[in-house]
Amino acid sequence: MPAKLPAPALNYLLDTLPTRERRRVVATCNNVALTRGEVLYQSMQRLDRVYFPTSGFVSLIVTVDDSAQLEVGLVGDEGVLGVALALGAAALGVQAVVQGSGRALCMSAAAFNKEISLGKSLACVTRRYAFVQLRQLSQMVACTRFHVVEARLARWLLMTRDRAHADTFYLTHELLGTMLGVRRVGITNAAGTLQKRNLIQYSRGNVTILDRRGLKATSCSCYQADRDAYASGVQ
Amino acid sequence: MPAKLPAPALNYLLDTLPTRERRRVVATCNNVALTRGEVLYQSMQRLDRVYFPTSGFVSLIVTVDDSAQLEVGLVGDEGVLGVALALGAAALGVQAVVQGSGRALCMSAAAFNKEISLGKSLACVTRRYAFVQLRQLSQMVACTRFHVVEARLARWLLMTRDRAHADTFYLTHELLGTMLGVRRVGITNAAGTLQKRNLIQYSRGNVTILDRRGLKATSCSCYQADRDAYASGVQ
DNA sequence: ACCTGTATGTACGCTGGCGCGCAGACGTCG
DNA sequence: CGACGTCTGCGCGCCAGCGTACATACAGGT
Repeated sequence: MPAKLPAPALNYLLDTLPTRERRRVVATCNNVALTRGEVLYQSMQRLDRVYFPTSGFVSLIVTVDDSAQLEVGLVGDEGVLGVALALGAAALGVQAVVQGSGRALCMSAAAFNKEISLGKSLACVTRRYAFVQLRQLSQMVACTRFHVVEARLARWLLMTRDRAHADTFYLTHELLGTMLGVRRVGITNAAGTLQKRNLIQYSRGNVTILDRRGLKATSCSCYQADRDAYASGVQ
Repeated sequence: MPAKLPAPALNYLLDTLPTRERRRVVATCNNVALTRGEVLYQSMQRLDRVYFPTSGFVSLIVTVDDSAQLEVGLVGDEGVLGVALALGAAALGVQAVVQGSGRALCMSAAAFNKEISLGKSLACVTRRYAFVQLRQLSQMVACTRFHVVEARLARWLLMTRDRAHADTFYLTHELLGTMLGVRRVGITNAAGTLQKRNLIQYSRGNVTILDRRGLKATSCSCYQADRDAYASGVQ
């Protein structure tokens, strides 16, 4: 996710592959639609396919005690869904839900495994991305523990902006509450503050980021830490 | 971490390797001491070696805002320190601190990379373990967010017991506070409650688990979830 | 124009954990 | 034996976020 480059042609990870390999990989993919609300994987489902989003963004959500939910990862065209396969695991352990509609290149697990077993760039890139997720998760644990809702919300909006490649996207307070693991009211208050400060503007689920810099100043350091982790992990 | 097997001969991950490969790997290792308080890796340090603990246990700790600390992983003879290398990353991103003295088989990064590049069992096992850590981290995010200190403490004591292979170990409230990211007083209160209920007994840092079952009932479901993740990830 | 569903705003008491400060209890070592 | 350092216990006011409930506002369909 370099600072000011245009959106990658398809998917940032695929873009880093050598041309020949990228062609070969893309040829085995189906270009599919990702529709907001769609569940790509259930928590314990066997992974039968891998997604390289080219637009839109997908939340990874854990459920504990059969009710409490919380987002533990956000994947867009900078990442891939299904890294578990590249690590030799069969199931993901978390639910993947489309939060912002878009499209993805979808590859069957069989094709992916075959390609991975060649040990070429795709295997390498995917594993490096898996490690980025490890670092981001470590950060997330601390963030969730120590940072207040307002800062976490600001961070989340910035992360989403980066993946949506737009300053406006659809997200209700209710959904944001689930993402951050807080009550809807907690979001309403925090978002209200951000709006009063002219950092964002929203109405019935349509959020617009007005002042990216100001929002970043309000967010916790974890936003930058995440970007750094990505930058250092995926060249 | 099977329920009632004796401690593995050396390290559980190494034990799963085919004999020939295990011999070869072990031959390249140094048997080193892990001393409580020792820092195995600094957060951004380049990984120059990998540890397979054979006893003792090591905490992975993140620091945010230059002060707040929190444990995001606990590794004993069921795991390995330095999985990042198997994913193609150079630095860990978290600090590794020995919490319980013991020993480990230590391998140079060069030897480890060479062995990994052969693509044999070690590569496979290490990557599967990396995925287990991914799952455990996801769980940790939710646990840290939703569960009260008492349950998290109970969970932590059980996790430590499994790695120490003993019901008694040394851990002050202060240290436990850092592990769980709470004040020392928070631990004192929670531990006091557990002691009153005859689940544990402690004095000046020496903690003894008296009633493992009772403790498990008090702990959150995350303890079992972690074990399940390990069991399903490392055969 | 009305009705219904969804989205947002506000209020109120509660609780878990915080920051701080201090007091006792135990060990160790000079 | 005494002094000091470490570990544990407790009290106080404070605050972020919780659970719940209710009120408003806007959008789209009939």
